[in-house]
Amino acid sequence: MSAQRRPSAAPLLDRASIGLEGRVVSDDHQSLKVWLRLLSCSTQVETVIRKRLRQEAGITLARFDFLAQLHRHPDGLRMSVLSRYLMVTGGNVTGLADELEKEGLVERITDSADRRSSRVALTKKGRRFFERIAATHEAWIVSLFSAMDATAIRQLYELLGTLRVHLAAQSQPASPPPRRPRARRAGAMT
Amino acid sequence: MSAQRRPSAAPLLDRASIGLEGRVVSDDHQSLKVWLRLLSCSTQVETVIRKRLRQEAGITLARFDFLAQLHRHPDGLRMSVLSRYLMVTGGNVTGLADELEKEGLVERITDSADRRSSRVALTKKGRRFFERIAATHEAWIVSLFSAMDATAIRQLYELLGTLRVHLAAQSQPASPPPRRPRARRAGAMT
DNA sequence: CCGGAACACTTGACAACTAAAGCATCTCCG
DNA sequence: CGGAGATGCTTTAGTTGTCAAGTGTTCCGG
Repeated sequence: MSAQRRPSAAPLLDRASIGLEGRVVSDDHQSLKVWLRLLSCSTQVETVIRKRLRQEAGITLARFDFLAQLHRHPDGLRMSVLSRYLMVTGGNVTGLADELEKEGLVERITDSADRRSSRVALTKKGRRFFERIAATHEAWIVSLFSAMDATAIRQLYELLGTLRVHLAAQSQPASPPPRRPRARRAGAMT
Repeated sequence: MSAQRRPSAAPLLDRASIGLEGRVVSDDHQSLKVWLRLLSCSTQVETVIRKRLRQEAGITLARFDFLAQLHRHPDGLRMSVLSRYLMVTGGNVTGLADELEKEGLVERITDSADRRSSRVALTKKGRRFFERIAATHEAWIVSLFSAMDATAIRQLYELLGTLRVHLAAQSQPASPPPRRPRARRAGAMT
């Protein structure tokens, strides 16, 4: 969670929108406000889903997401890819995988070609378990978004699409070094 | 974080949008997809902001949010209100307050009228500290949302507004018991 | 004015996440 | 080949969060 306004001395883009009109501060803080609202919606949905998953299915959100990703990749996923999909760090994925493996819902399959890596895949038990919950989960989501009609949802979808692409681009490491020239990353798969 | 599709036996609202057209499955999974995208955007922004706050200001996101809320309420806030604003549980707020108090950024002010409760407020040091960071923080947000023009931002803002109201309504405990008739809540301020 | 319910906060146990360091393995260039 | 560097995953420490139970206050009907 995050967020705040308080310009105090709002540094840049104060007049971002003067292309349209002469008004200077009209668009002020709009980005901040939309971010706060975005965050609020996201948090609220997450909280509801987390609570229901726990109560009705006895599973945590993190594990559900983990299983969900594996379910749409029946051949299994490498840990690093999984961590990217789930948008969490590698260490976290390791822990989740350990637990779910212990419970028999997933299995690690070692890759004979590269002994560093392994794929994780759903077991039969894991697949049954997930499928039992997934439909209910979708119904919850549909209900939570029922305030918006199909048009509004599509609009929202498009707007977020624009945003997401831009965000992804911004998070990139400037430019992928054309031919491994230097590279200053030290650590792991984060 | 959450999300998934996998209908498997998608239960309800399959034909939610047939009012418009005869197509049955056209709107299928739209809610789920928009939720995934919403979550993705939110997570990405959060991740970026968290990282920058740590690197450039040496502060965590949770603490920044805590200070931010206090900053726009200079007279201080009660813990319960703060926990609602930050959308976290009371226990969490207690912990954060403890730490920030230890660092001298906030102070607890005991209410002589009601000795159960106390207000938390920024100290002078806390205010200076926060104000030093806030402007930079807003610039980050503006930059992250710079893919969208003023119109798009306003649209997004409105759409999320609709959603948020609906979500808040759904999370309500059905109806506040008219005159304390039973009440089955046990615990604290969660 | 007394006892129970509601309230405000704290505590404790634990889940989930991050960041940074630590293996082991692989790859590639000299 | 041989070794430096990249990769893939694990480990460790610490923060943030939840939930549930616990403590002390206040409120209110009898």
